[in-house]
Amino acid sequence: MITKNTSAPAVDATLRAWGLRLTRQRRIILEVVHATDAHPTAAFVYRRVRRRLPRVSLATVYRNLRRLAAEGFLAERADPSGVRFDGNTAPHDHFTCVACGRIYDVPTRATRGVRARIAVRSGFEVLNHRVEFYGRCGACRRQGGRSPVKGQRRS
Amino acid sequence: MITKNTSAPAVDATLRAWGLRLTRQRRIILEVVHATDAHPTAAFVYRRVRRRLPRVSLATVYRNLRRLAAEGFLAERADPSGVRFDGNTAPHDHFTCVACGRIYDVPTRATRGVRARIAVRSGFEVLNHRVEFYGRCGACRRQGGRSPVKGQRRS
DNA sequence: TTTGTTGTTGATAATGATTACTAAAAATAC
DNA sequence: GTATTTTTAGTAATCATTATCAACAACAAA
Ligand SMILES: [Mn+2]
Ligand SMILES: [Mn+2]
Ligand SMILES: [Zn+2]
Ligand SMILES: [Zn+2]
Repeated sequence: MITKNTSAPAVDATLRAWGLRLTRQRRIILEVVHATDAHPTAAFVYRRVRRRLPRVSLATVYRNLRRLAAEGFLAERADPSGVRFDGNTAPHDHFTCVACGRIYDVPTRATRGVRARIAVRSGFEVLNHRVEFYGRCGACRRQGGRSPVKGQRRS
Repeated sequence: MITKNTSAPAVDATLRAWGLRLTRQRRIILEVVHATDAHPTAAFVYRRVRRRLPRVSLATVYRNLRRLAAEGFLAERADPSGVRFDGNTAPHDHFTCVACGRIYDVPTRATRGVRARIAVRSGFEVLNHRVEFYGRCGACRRQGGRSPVKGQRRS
């Protein structure tokens, strides 16, 4: 599934505003992450970027993913399957299928109010929160009752 | 902060029921995790266990943490700071202080109902869910307005 | 208790993911 | 254009975790 491609000029301007140079590799890395909703790993992004830049270095991919995440152009999340990147920087939750390993976006609407409810207790100042659901996606439920897979390949 | 020490005989019985032998190292590893609420890393557990078993191997600590987690004697969680273990196997959420890195338990009461709300949509069968809060704990708020630390040492 | 079987351990090598390093190349400023 | 500054590619190094395996310890049958 492909999401809308980020408009290059707009991204360029924002990158510049943050003092980031516009290198071919940086732009393509960002485009690759924005062009998928698969919550890709660094290795996945590397494979995709190499289609367009066969000589790109894995280190360059890591370097830029980390930096672009730090600057807010994409999101970085760690879960049991490792570190993944998300071009969708709007607030949303996730559903991970324990059978196929796919990670689906879930509108935050369902969990709105969670933060407010916790904020009042214990003197914690809550700046952010994350909700993760685990279960079986529609496709996997239809395909029969196989039990959850243990070793999920990281794509 | 120390939580109640697991009663050795009871644990012994349960371990046996699961076909796990009662080795000195296995029991002490479990005790160490149950004796702290710091959500320790494997390295932290290793250091603690060595106080009582100076010749224990790091591999033994990993092996048993993973197995004890798989059998349900403790919980394993992955987050941006890495893999951590939790002796508290009751359902509960977590608050991570972005200033000091400490992870606090949060009663699930505050987020009850979250799962039910999501279960109805998209054909997902929700088996489990996790809520993570991020912010500043009471201690860190008092200590002044330093901005969140980036590199948190893993204890 | 002795003995036999089988699971577990300690030591260390291997792996996989990520980061550090650095000379060369590219982007930007003048 | 030339000068200045960043970034890159390639690769070595690091870090967390897992695999391997001979020696050992737990358990149970005798
Ligand atoms: Mn997402
Ligand atoms: Mn906990
Ligand atoms: Zn699925
Ligand atoms: Zn704190």
